[in-house]
Amino acid sequence: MAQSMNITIKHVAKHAGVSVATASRAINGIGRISEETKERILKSAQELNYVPHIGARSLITKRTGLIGVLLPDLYGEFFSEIVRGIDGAAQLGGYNILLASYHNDIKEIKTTIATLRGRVDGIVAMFPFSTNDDELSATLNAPLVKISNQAEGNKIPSIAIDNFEGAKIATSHLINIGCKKIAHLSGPITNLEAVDRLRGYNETMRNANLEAIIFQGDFGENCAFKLAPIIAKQIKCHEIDGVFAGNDMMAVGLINGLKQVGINIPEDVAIMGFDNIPIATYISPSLSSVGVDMSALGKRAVEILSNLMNKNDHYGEIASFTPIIYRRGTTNKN
Amino acid sequence: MAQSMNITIKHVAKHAGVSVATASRAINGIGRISEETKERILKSAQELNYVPHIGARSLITKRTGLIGVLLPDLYGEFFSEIVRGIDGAAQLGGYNILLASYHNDIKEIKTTIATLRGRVDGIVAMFPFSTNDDELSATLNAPLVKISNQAEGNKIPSIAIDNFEGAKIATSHLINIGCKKIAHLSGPITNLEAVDRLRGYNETMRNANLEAIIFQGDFGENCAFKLAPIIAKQIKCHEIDGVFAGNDMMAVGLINGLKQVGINIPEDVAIMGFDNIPIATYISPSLSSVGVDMSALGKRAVEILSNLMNKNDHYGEIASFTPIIYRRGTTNKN
DNA sequence: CTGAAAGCGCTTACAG
DNA sequence: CTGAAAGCGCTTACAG
Repeated sequence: MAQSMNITIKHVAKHAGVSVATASRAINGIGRISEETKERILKSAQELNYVPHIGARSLITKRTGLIGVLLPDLYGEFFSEIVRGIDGAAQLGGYNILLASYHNDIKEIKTTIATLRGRVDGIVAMFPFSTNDDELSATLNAPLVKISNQAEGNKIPSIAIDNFEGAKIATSHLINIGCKKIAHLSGPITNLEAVDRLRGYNETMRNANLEAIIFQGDFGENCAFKLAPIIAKQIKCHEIDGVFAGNDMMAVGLINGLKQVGINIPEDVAIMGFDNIPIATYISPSLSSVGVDMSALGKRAVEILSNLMNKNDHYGEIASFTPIIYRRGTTNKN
Repeated sequence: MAQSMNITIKHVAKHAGVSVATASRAINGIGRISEETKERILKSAQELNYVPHIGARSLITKRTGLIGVLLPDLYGEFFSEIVRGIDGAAQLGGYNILLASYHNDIKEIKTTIATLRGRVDGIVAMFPFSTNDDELSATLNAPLVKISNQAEGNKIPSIAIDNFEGAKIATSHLINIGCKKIAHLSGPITNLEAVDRLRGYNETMRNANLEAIIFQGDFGENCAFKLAPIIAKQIKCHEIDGVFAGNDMMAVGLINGLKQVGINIPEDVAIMGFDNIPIATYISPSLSSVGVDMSALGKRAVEILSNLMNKNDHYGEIASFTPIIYRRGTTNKN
């Protein structure tokens, strides 16, 4: 310890026998400066263990070098993948990441944003529900890229998972392997993603002249587990031969529940999930799912943000990621 | 957009008809100030959408309000749990989190630390290998708490998983359920955690007068999967009736490998993992494991760091977290 | 190629 | 309770 928190550029300049201005030029590698003075200054800086005061610097440069990342929660694989993608891209651009979460509590959003204000050059924020873009823009003082799925009416550059398309892919897959009576276990209706997935399911079923069978879930493993006996009964009556679960967690709960009451998967019923979480490959039978590369999505968000911060004016741009299908045991019917 | 990045405290002061000093006092809620002036100033600030310049502020206060979090990687559940714990505790203390990873590349550590220097008030860093504490202290200019398992010779406050104790718990559990021939699938010998777990296994076996059987692994799922046929052969010859895998990923690979060659778990062999990753509950049979609450660990790290930053001098303190056992299907012998 | 000086936006003794 | 002024550590025109 006993660190040299108080070594300033002045000390370095004096130690190297130059002016502060010259020291600054050497340290930043900017402007004309003779190679030998530069080296002498850099050596002094190192000897004194000089650490630039980022705050003072940002006062002049008007940059913080930080990208804010605002997430609903810091829980689980999903989040860590996004952060990993954001971090990779940010690092390339010379940025560090300021991480903040509003703990799934809409009321916390405002205060959390407040802690970011003035600290960052730009923000990547994820809102899995409808937001008031005008208000957001007014509150924020930095360029913002949303990770959302509010496709229409976006006034803020957004990057979204195409849940509608993903649901169509998932449902179509069940149809393609021969299912005729496909149920959907939907997420909460307040969740935009859940709604889009439901829409994709409905449209695909309608186009195939199949009847929709919908169970209301909440994206939780538990709710699906509890619904399993009811669904099992219909499977036994041949009223259901396939289930598209609105997310993998519910699919997992459903699988465990169905197994308990003697349903064979995929022989009696085929199952598709959504999100492609890691558990999908470990559960038995392994779970077929659709999902996007969240790391790539995070990376793309930073790229759009970079354009924004450099005033390349991508205002209102919407990038969309279509999920990819992963076929596994739960739909392996032949 | 067209944000008011240029509204300063001067504008607020003028708008409210007071001096800059008074405006500052109102905004920070510090010092004597009449309630009505204060309210007028706050209203002006809001009207103008004033955002304090954090850099300028830190120039005076000598604080950044940021805690740096340096991790080996941003990949997976393990990491996200630590971050979640750190975030929760940091938020309570009024801190934000600056996240950085060195991508499992020891060579990157220096440059990553460099990006943190001067930006943060303190750092929580995780190094799953031996570090030179003197050098670390010299390089860094902020209080540091390590998440490590280098129990001895720590000059830096550290918080560690007690891998030795955890391994003893895991091995003892196998003994307690009746296993006599317990093999250990170890992690890489360059990894301190792997070594401690191996030591815990060895000591427990010795104390029980049982012979140690060690397979060298690398903490990867694949290596365990490949070793499965060899281990299976010994299981069939009754030379092995229990396996303590050095981590859950290897346990998972082993389980899958053993199932393929017709070994019944836990009837033919009982299996313990280490880490208690989420997959443990989803694999079939579910995996018994030992693990610590990483979120709690992250929280504790911030608490120690807070003491350090407030000069409460906990220099050299070492906190240790003993893993808890989770009994599941792979050791459910009766 | 180098230096003296202004100024970024803020807080904090110091006076009153 | 309020204000004038100094100063935090840095960068950047402006001169030379």
